[in-house]
Amino acid sequence: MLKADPSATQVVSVARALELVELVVHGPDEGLSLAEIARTTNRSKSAILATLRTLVDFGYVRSIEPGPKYLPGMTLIRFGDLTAVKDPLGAIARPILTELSGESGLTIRVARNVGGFPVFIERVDGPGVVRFHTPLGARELPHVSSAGKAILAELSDSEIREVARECGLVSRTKKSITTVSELMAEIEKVRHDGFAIDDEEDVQGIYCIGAAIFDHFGKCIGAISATGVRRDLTPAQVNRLGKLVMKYADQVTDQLHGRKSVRGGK
Amino acid sequence: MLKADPSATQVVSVARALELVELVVHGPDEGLSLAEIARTTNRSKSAILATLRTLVDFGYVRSIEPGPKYLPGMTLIRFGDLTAVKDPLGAIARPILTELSGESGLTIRVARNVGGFPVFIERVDGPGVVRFHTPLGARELPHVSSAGKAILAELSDSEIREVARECGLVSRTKKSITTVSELMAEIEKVRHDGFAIDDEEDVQGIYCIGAAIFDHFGKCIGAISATGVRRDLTPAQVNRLGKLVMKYADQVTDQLHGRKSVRGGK
DNA sequence: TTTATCCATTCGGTATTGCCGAACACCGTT
DNA sequence: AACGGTGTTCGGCAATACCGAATGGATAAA
Repeated sequence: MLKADPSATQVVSVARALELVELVVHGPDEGLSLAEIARTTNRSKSAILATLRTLVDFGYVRSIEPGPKYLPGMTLIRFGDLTAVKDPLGAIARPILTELSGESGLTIRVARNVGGFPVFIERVDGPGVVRFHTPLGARELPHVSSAGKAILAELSDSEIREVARECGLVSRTKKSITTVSELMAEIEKVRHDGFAIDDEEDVQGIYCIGAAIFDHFGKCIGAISATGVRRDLTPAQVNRLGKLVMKYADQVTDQLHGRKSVRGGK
Repeated sequence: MLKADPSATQVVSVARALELVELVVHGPDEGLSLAEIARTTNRSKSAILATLRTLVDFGYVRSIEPGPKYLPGMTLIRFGDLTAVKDPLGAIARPILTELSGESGLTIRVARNVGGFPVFIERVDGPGVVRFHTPLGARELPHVSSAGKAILAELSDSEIREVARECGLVSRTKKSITTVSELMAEIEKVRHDGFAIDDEEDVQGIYCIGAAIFDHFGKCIGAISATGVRRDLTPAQVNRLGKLVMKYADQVTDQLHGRKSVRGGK
């Protein structure tokens, strides 16, 4: 299945430039100076300066005087937004996420199924004061996220084992699932309930509830998930919220002219 | 003020790579093929392939089989989100935008003041069914947007003329302001009211209402704007909405420990 | 004041490397 | 079977990205 060596970067200078972007994006809020960047990358200041100038030209990086210090640029916001808007799943899901967020008061996200891993592409924050990091665009761990479990539940058991092997079932909190047998039991529960739960398995104090989304082939193309703080949650609400999230996930599936899969269960 | 020639790109191969990203981002939803990209850029397929491989490695572009076709990648979403989240203005504004969106039912955005031009960095969609393009990260026209007018109103008259000269006061609809004298009269009204209106001046059928945000120096660092469809708007609502948007803008200013400027009016 | 140390920036020279074009394999259609 | 259209590989040349030294400025220490 794997075609060629995946990490065979071809254009070295472009790769180095993109590493700079990564550095700046993850850098401190005040920005990075040229010397700092040159030092951490072990490259000459002149080379870094030339690359930064190009990145600034294209808006990937912006420089602020005096200093100058370098910060992430507006083009990143622009292209990120364009990418999310162009995605048909995101376009369909957005108003539905807004509605679910309003009804539940929680932060709602929609993830795309990328090889069994959830990648969140869109988010609608709830009206609450509490905020937490719910990043977009990153490949999340499938076994400690509700969206991940919802997606896994639609795979065959052998595929689940493959994904589990790939991510290593690393532990994130005391409650994280770390063995295949535990995972299989959990998935069986998800298949029965129709929705998945992450009960502080990724981040302490945070829970998520997720449900799968399907295309017109009945293939699971992603999931919706709702995120909240654990202390606000009573056991009675779990089932209510689960049904609610499932209802809205089904709405997305409908809008995509999709249909829920009759699970093969190979 | 302008330091050096702005469009002096330094690293050609990086620039070419970023042009590729731009091409893919603005490309069709089904994606672009290698041959198509090579044709439209007048470059060899081999060079394009090498660059695309690098971009795919870093997630700026993703390739889907069969074809393969090339589409915008998840890293764009990830970095765009990170950039917006890191921005202190965006971080402060987000929950307030959510609240205002809930109270008004409109789409709310917050823009940063970039040299007199508004650049929107964050958006919260309203619960309505109607959707429209409210892009993020792009430098918008100041004279046909409410956020732009709200920002302009905090500049000196000579600075406004400078910005007007820079953007050329291009017309977008029949109602667009196209002369400096019209603009000055409009700005004077904004200064009196405390909020700005875009009444179908940018897009037919769409109106916006905006109000400025200040830092602790009293400098205008951006603006909030609410967007809706014109037909839903009664004249009585304009004033009510204006006051509402202004109230929430002031909340953002407060959270930033800012204070409204005593306008110099040079 | 002088000295020192950091910084960003400019500029040539060198060798790294990105690019082209030809050739290939692989479909579909004609 | 021959064609036009893909995506892909590879070798060789020239473009060019890189480094390092040198400059000027800014700030801090002596």
